[in-house]
Amino acid sequence: MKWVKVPPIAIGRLSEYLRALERLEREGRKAISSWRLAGETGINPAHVRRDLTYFGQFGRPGVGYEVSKLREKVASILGLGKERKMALVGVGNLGTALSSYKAFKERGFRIIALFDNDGKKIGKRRGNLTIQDIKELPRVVGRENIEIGLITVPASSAQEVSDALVAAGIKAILNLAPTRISVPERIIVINVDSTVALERVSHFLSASERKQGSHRR
Amino acid sequence: MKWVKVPPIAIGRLSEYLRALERLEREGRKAISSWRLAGETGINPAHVRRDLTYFGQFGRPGVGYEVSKLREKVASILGLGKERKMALVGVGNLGTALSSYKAFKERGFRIIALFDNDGKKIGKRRGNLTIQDIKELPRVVGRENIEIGLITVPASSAQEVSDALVAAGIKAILNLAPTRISVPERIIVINVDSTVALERVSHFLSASERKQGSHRR
DNA sequence: CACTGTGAACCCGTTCACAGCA
DNA sequence: TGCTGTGAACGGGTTCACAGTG
Repeated sequence: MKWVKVPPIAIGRLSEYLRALERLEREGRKAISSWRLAGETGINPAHVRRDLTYFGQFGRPGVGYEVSKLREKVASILGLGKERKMALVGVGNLGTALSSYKAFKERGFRIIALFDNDGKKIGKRRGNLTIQDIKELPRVVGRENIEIGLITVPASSAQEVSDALVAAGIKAILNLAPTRISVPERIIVINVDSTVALERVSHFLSASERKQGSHRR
Repeated sequence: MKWVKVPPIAIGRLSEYLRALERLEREGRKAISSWRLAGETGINPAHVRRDLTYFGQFGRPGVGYEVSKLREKVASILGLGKERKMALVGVGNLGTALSSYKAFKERGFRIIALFDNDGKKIGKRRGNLTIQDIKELPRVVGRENIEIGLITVPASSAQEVSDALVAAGIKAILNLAPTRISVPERIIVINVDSTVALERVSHFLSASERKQGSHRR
């Protein structure tokens, strides 16, 4: 395998391939061409091939890719081979929603601890977990070897929570608060920001209003 | 103003500038340089200036940008001048979370109708809204002039819901289901996919494991 | 023959560096 | 002088086009 740099955006596309491959496998398909996989995902065929070759050579000229083998390969590139333990901080509506999110469990992402700083919530249960005092975070993260922190607190306390997670020894953060956080270089942070997303929607809406519906595009 | 094409990613950065500007304004700051705004947002100063000039010339050489004027400008580019009506489909945990999401209200995004197809939920209330049968969607969207649809149903029914929203005359969709949807060209779709985000985290985690913590990055 | 893997061209977003202005 | 606005260089991601292969 040659060493070429992988464009970070390619990782997101792998997730799309994975979903398509899972669907195809369920439908009983054995082999698939880059061409067809492109059709499934709306990504250009050359792009599909390029993305896959960043990580090795999985296809056979004249045949295509073996669905189940490729699915496994992609899953492994995405690090889905092993379970990951996660801690969720901020058990509001969003936190509660995520704590029971099926799509996470199916992928091996397990939320094993819930934290909040609201005395009224501490001790209450969500599913089969008990909400703990945020002060317990260092202890629990250490004891349970939790790797990923989910931030679902308001923007105003996101940085503080992030600092606590980092201090507790977490390796990666999925930040769902509508603000950016700063962390040391070694920490992996991915932001999921529905407010920014909605502002994007809003911009394109008003841009299309500005041209008065004259064009189609 | 000259006509240069705006890179779509720039829109997301405008949201970041807006937040920084709101904060600065609260702190009573009057003027700000691209340099300092860059510091606030972690974006390169030349980048900040470039992004802003896509939409006009807002700064004064030797002085910088007037905070409150620029904030207004950016908000207007993001189409935040007027209220937007939204309908939410899928009142599970995530839907419930979003239906009371402060960050949306503050920006003028108003969820004014909730829909579900679960007979047990229909008629129940969330905040001051009553959950309606999804069959009512065309009527309500038409009557209330709803522009944006929020999809918070499971992946398996996202496409169906999307089709219904489009048929009802919605203009844009914020899709929070963990799957892509296909829509006619004229419809604006933005995806917020925490599963893909988590897989990204997972990938970078296992990539950093592979190099055994030998480098610091 | 059908399809992969990839060099090379292309395109677009980013950043530099500086002319020009208050 | 201090900063913006922008031409131009750069760099990285995308796509083309085809040589190579089972």
